[in-house]
Amino acid sequence: MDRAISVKLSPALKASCHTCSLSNLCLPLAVEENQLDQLEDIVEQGRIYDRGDHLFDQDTPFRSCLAVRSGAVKTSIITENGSEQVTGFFLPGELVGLDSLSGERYACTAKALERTSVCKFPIEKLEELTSAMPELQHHMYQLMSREIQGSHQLAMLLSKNSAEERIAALLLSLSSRFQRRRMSGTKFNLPMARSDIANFLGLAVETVSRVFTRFQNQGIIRTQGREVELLDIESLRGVMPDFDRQSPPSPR
Amino acid sequence: MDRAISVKLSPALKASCHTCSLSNLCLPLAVEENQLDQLEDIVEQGRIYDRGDHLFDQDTPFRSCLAVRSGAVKTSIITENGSEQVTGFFLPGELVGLDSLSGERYACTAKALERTSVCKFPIEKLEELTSAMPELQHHMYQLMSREIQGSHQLAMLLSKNSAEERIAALLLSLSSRFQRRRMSGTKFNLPMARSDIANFLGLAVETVSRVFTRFQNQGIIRTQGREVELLDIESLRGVMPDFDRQSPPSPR
DNA sequence: CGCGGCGTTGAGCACGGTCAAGATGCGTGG
DNA sequence: CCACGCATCTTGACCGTGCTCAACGCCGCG
Repeated sequence: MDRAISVKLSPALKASCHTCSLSNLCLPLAVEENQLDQLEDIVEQGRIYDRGDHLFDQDTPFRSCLAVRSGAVKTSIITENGSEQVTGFFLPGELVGLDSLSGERYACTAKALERTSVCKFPIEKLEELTSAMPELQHHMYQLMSREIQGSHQLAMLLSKNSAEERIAALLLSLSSRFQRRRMSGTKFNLPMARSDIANFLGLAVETVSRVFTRFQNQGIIRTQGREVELLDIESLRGVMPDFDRQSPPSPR
Repeated sequence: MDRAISVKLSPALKASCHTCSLSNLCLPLAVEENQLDQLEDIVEQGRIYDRGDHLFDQDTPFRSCLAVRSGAVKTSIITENGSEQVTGFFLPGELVGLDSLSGERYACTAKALERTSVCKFPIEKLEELTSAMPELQHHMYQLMSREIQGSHQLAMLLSKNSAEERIAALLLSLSSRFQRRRMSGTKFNLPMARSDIANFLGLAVETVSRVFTRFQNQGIIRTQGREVELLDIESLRGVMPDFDRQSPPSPR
């Protein structure tokens, strides 16, 4: 089923970490050049997802962690009563699914926010490989640990900071993550809808909207739909009393 | 320095997982009987901490993960401007420090809420061992993944639920965790102060107090200082629209 | 052209934070 | 033993941020 779409897009199913431009962000980061083949051996090239497609669904059997190659992904958990909580946004090079390693089934649903391609790391093979390669195991621990930290930071944001501060923090986080990907850190397109931002930050959509226009009136940012330009990053930092000045190369 | 206090308490510095009553909750859970020696070999018996003592401090060199043997621990992160965010409470058998695996330094401060004893797992040795024992590695992935999930649940609680719902959720979580430890799930002592609860749940102390008395007036719980009795667990669940009916054997 | 998704703006209200004071409990020392 | 002081917890009164509800603008698409 994976091949259905990707036939003409990727004649070879095997991924090539060697030539991948994300190798300094993704798992290969932890692997020596001469061992990269072993990693490539277990990677499966995923298909292309259109905006709105599900990469996987909560409570379905957990098979693989996914690395975003291009595009953007949001993850969310859905409760019995149907309410949704967005738990993260993922950009190219970031690993999705680390929260599902504890069970047989995915702990969340992952949805493509725009046209997105991924690499798949089947979990059994990945565990085998990390057993054999201590550096890779170490890296996995690091990634998961950072995810915990990020989640704690989010909890702090939600419990301690105002609407303005939360949004400033998100903009700064996106900014630095885009920058690390050699894209502009001051002008970019938000991959997610206002409602996703609101949900993620524990706010109402209307509040997000209001804060955006307030920032715009203050000359801190300029927005036009999903296009954002950060005009005054220092002010934005000023809005956020405590935000890791240089957050580590972390996912979320 | 470890020995200073524990001399007469633990003549042997080496821990004995074989006889530990927590072996079905703690790391030994994942280890075959005949391999338990290898785990014991790397465990260090920690000292006894009094209420208020720090087990470790944020930004100090990261050495070990700690398993709580007895007592209770809270972890919190402190920002530059001095504000604190409690990130978790840990009961016997739970592993503290998983959020620090990504760096050279502890990502949070761990403080004993009451008289507490711990086992220490030096991180280098632990990583070596998990490389050699796939089941243990798997278990570590599980623990970390559950910590991520728990943190997401917390984020959801903070962003979507009212004060009453948050407190109900905490009480239910403590209840089930005490129960799993063969203690009463309906009558127990809160190891933490109201201010810790408030901080953890993103509320003001006054609000926590008010909700406690409101619950008491409704006959749902009975409290007297830190002593709590859950009189009507079903109502408590009713307060919480969506709370994992049976949450997995998870930390925090 | 009309419809639906998405974003913005406005008006009113409520939950929970803040400030302030009092109650309770506990450890320390006289 | 009580007296004192400090920390913790409770209760009350007030107020502000952000949620709710409602309407409207905008844009893409059938």
